[in-house]
Amino acid sequence: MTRGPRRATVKDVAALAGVSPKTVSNVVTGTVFVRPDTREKVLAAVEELRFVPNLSARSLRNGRTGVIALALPDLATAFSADMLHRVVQVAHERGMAVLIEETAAEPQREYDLVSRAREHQIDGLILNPIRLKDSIVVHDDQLPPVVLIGEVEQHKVDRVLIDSRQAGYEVTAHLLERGAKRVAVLGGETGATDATATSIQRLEGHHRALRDHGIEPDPAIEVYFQEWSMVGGAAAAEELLSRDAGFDAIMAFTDSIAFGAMHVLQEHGLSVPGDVLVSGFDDVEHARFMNPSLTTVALDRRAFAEAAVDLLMTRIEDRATPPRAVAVPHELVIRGSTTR
Amino acid sequence: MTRGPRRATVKDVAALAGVSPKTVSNVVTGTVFVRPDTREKVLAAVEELRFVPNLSARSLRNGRTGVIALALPDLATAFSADMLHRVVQVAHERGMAVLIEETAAEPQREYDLVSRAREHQIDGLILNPIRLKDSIVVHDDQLPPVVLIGEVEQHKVDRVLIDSRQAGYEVTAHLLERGAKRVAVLGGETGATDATATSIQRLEGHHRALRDHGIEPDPAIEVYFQEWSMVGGAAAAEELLSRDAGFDAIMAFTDSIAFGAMHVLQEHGLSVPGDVLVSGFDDVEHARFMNPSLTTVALDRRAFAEAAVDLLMTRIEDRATPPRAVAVPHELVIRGSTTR
DNA sequence: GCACACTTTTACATCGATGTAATGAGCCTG
DNA sequence: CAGGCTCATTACATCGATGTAAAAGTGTGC
Repeated sequence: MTRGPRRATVKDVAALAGVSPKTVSNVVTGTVFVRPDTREKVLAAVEELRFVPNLSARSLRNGRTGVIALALPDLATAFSADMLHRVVQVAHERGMAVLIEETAAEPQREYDLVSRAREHQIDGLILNPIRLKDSIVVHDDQLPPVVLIGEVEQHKVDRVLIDSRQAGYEVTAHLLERGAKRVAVLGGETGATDATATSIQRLEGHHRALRDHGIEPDPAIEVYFQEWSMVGGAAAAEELLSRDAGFDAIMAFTDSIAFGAMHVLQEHGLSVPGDVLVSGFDDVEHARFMNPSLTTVALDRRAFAEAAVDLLMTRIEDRATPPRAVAVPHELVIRGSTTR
Repeated sequence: MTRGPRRATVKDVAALAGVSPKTVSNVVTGTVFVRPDTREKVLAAVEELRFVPNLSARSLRNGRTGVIALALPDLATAFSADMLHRVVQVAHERGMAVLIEETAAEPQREYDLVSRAREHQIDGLILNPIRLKDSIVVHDDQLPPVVLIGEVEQHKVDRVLIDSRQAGYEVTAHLLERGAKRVAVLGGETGATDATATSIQRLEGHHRALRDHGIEPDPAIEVYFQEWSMVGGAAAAEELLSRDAGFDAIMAFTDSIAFGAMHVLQEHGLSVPGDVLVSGFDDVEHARFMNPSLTTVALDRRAFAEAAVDLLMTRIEDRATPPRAVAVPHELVIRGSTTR
């Protein structure tokens, strides 16, 4: 292995500037006042040697790495991509770097991350769980600073969420108001044993809205499945069509699912919104550009990312405060897929 | 600031197992043979104390962090998201963690990353540059291990690319074969002064194909712009329409651009592929699910990511070998947007 | 001109893991 | 059973930055 030239260290800078290593450190970190002329000398030496402090050494000393991890189920989905984009921006503004983890391939990984986050030498973790429940016994005193995003049945840790029941209610009410009589659901099913919290809550809101409009939920037009992607949505739509149970609207639990479903509907010669109304969740950028554009539930992503990062940073500062939950407001965005 | 309980260190494990710290280290890293019974004792102690080695300390000692950075222009685009997804997977398989950077907001950041990567304490950097040219004088001996992805006019560093001239040629030839007479270009323009290498190469291929078919390129139907996203593509399509120069096909330089353009065309009452043929580049997942589905240039993303990570890892091992360029094969995928 | 208070800088130890070189244990041979 | 030879294990120093406590320097007031 060939290495580049040896990096300059505080010692080298100190020697060149004619001061002690600690003074260099004081100048660089700025935590201690240094007389202006000394400071100048040091900065000149730093410049000349192109000195950059060694973060490993620094974090070994002070126990912080300045790195947070973001763990998402599937990085390739539009929702994840957008979330990532925001979180990275906010984190950088707060002087933190972001390390990426992907969990969908191995659900076990979520547990590993929470229970063994320390291995990765990160200050904290933002996790969008799909499997994580209260049932995981994580020794409280060993829990790394964690913020969960998305609806979660977990009350030991900080979390950022939207009111999924309410959102599910609003979407369904909207579809019914636009004339739908039989609203199919892609992503949630009555009695699905391994359903995620998100799925359960959206379905609850959906059911409540149906009943408020005098309609009894019909499990025959509810399809639960794990893979909330376009491919998954397409498969679920095929499944729904094959059940031949009749429906005039589809409430998809993510935009990606909706895209997959719309594609299948159109392949089968069904028109959206002519024959079937379709709605999504998340308001990813594509929703606006689809044909027809997709009615969906939007949330303030920037606010969401800020809440997540800020919760995490305060948690890193103080591991003792009780867990908090921040709800980010959502909004139904009505577009072409439910407008005829 | 409240901290959790102190982490166990090699020392603690050593004390519990009744051996020296170095032996614990030997067991954990597995680099030195340890007698089976000793090994057992140590592993038991590791288990009991839930010992996890401190990576900061380890990397301080051996100069490696096991972290590579991936810097992309805009994390929210489908192409970036997919690239990220693959790179993270491959990197994990190789035992590396991935740190994320986003560069579009501040082009200056690309230079910072290349010239000051050391600050971030990463072993290497995979960069998808938009601005980086040969002109940047980076002192060779200070260059961190870098792999550039995408077409780049940079010959001092490793890179992974596709043959963009050839791909541009193939797409144009396809559009012409499908009956197009006036192929508009979104993403490249003759004489654009700040054009990226990608843009220039795709445009060159396009021009060559036109001339091979006896058509002279017309700058009036070439639109160059910086933001290669759906929003950018939509704006470019509006610009193209407003020029009123006549066109019966659009060759977009990314799928996102194509999506934005298709949306605008359809808003203006133009049918794809009826009135206008449309093609993209990248074959992001949405291309398959659009209506109509999008003809585009696919590349083996997995192979692309593997090439990038592997180039980087060998570069980290040996900084002396001359720069290499790996070309990943591409393939024209013909779909609904050019099939009438 | 000197003592005292205060500011700036320094020497040293430390964070945790691991490479190096030396020590000790175990085995074989004569 | 002593001497030599492996092989496993250990003590110690080191990676680079920084907290601590002590030393050096500066300035003020009498």
